[in-house]
Amino acid sequence: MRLTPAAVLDAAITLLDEAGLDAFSTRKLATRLDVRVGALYWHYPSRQALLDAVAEQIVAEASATPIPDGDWPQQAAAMIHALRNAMLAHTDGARIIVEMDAPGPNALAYIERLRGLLAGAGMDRATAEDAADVLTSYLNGYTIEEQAHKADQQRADADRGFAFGLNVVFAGLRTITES
Amino acid sequence: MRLTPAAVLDAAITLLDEAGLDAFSTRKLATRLDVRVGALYWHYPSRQALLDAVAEQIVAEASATPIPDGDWPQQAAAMIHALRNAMLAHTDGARIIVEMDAPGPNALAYIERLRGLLAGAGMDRATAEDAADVLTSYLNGYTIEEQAHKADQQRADADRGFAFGLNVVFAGLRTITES
DNA sequence: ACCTGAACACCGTTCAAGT
DNA sequence: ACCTGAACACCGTTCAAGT
Repeated sequence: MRLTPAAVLDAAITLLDEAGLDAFSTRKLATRLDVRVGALYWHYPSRQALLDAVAEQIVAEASATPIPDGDWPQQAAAMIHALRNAMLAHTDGARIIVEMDAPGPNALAYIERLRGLLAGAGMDRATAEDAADVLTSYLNGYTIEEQAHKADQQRADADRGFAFGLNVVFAGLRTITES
Repeated sequence: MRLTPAAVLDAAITLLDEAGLDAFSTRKLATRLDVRVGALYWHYPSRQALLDAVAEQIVAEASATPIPDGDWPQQAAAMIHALRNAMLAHTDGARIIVEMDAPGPNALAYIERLRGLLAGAGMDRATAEDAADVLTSYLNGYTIEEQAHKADQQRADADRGFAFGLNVVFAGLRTITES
């Protein structure tokens, strides 16, 4: 079978899910695809470009989750939870997102949508950008930590702790929009 | 000169600051110390153990910053800013902290102190732990992102954005203690 | 006790040459 | 256009042997 960028990406995600980011290598990936390492470089310019494509895929999964009707904190929370779930669906998903080199169209659309939601709540453009950063920074920081020490705690505990913190952040953001 | 754990650690921090985490290798470190690679393994069991020691050192720098008198949000903010400054003082400092394998005594003392501060604000033990997680998750997420895309924005912009978010988190935490 | 020498089992990336 | 073969310049870690 002929190699395609999509086939390489699919195999990369499978390998990543099984082995984790640190054990992910272009050589292991080539072996799985029954191809020599160099062949990968025809389809992707580097290991990091491949990982960036994986990050885009993860954001795509998050963006596929519909955002229900509701007020802006509910909708923003739904967006954050959707991205969190997509990250958790993949080994080291949070690190793959954060260590992304250049954000692709999916990542840009996601962040723009989140900013738009916050601007709709009455924040000016600059404040909406800062507020979106608070939400994604908290999401990334919490989830990287969680995935780094996976065996330590149950998923339910982590979900509760994350939801607590997200509520704290929204409570803080409300004090801004209500002033 | 005889090699000591402290000398290895010092050289590791210097190399890390100059080259960054991804370019940090035990072999480059050995070359700098004018020693064969294997010699390092007499003093540290692995590359990661060495990085953990660096993380401990960074936390030590943070803990050396005195916490001024004030109410609990001021004191907690001082602790967070101290750790942030220590991270920013080293290339990829945030990643080194977050990718730490096992927290050492400095890291444990730092987190315990932060939790104590929050418990002193009237939170029960479990809530204080969750609240400390919100603060450190936000700090880690924001600072990893900032250090990953260093050239993109000025330090002053990043500081302002970080302070904005930290205020948001504290505003959220206050709504809890005041209920 | 501490370090060297040398190996083992890997890496990412490049590129002429083949098809 | 796409892939192989083969190399280049690296990695982390181990361990017998030296001092």
